[in-house]
Amino acid sequence: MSTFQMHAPANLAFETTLLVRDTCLCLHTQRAARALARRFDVALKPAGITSGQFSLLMSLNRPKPPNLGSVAALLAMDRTTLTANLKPLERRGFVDTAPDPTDRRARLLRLTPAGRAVLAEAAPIWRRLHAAIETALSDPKHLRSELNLLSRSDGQDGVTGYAGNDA
Amino acid sequence: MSTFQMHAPANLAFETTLLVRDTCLCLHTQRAARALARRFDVALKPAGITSGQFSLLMSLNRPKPPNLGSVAALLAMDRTTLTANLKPLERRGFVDTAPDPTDRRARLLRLTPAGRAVLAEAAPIWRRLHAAIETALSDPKHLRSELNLLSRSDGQDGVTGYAGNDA
DNA sequence: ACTCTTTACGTTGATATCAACATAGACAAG
DNA sequence: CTTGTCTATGTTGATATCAACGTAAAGAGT
Repeated sequence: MSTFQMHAPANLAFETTLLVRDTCLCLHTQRAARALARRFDVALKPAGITSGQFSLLMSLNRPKPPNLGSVAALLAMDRTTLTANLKPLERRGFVDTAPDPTDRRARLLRLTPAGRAVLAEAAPIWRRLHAAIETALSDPKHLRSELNLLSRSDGQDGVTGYAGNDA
Repeated sequence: MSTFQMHAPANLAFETTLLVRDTCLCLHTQRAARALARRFDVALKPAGITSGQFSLLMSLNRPKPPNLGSVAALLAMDRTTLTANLKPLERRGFVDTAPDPTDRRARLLRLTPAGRAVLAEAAPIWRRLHAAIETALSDPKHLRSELNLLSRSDGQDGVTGYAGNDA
């Protein structure tokens, strides 16, 4: 079979494959992200939320309710992804949305008391697991700073304003 | 939040929120993974594959066809996720599966010539983008070794039974 | 040969992720 | 006020992700 060959076989040097497998930051980061998400998912199961939901709820725990776009930027996540992620949290009564009175296009996201309660339940779980993970690393701070560089490497940014005090 | 707290059950210290946002490795890794995936997705679009498909096809470019489970382990990915990811690649004729003659449970995954061709087309794109990303980092090698630690940290936790409280 | 356990994989249901497209409000220039 | 542009969000379709459950084959012990 395979008598049909239009041009020279575009065969890839096997060394390239090994190079990609050993060095590709996209692959390595995805892999670590999957493993970490799974690990937090399991740990947070008693609290009834996933790792992603934990991060999202945490990012909404601020004095002033943010709009959807700014949260998406903070999480380096597509806006439409955030819309989808909010649905189960709204359905379960952890998050509450209201149109911004000063801009009717915007949708402000607020934690409900139930949302704060589930966060309070999850926080000690996070604390313990995160401490365990950090002890396995040689330099967590350096790792975080490199990951932050990658998150911002989009060129698309404006994420650095963490919003402790409202502006 | 001091004088009156009527039915607010368990409120979370705001410092905890800031701690999570600033230090959580799960959040930071997810964020970097999303940003990197998007960046590679855009770059690889001319080749017609996504970043995840690139990594998967690369991992199949070996002399001996691996079975599904070993590839899932290599990518730190659930087996069912890999099954799903293979579907579009099989449909487009990039990957070919055959039962293992020595173990009828196993399914061996092979790159087709078309799959190798698309990889050969994508490789230079990867090379350019990856080099650009690495120059923005202070220590890519160290970053990779830390990410590998996180990828392998699967398994023994014992974090589930926690009865403490704080906040 | 016959169970029991483990291993390899699939299917289903829920959620996550993003690009492409669409809608509506804000805003500026004329 | 009208037109055009920008901004914030939503909708749809495709893919990605995993847990829970189910099937089939391999292997161990009797």
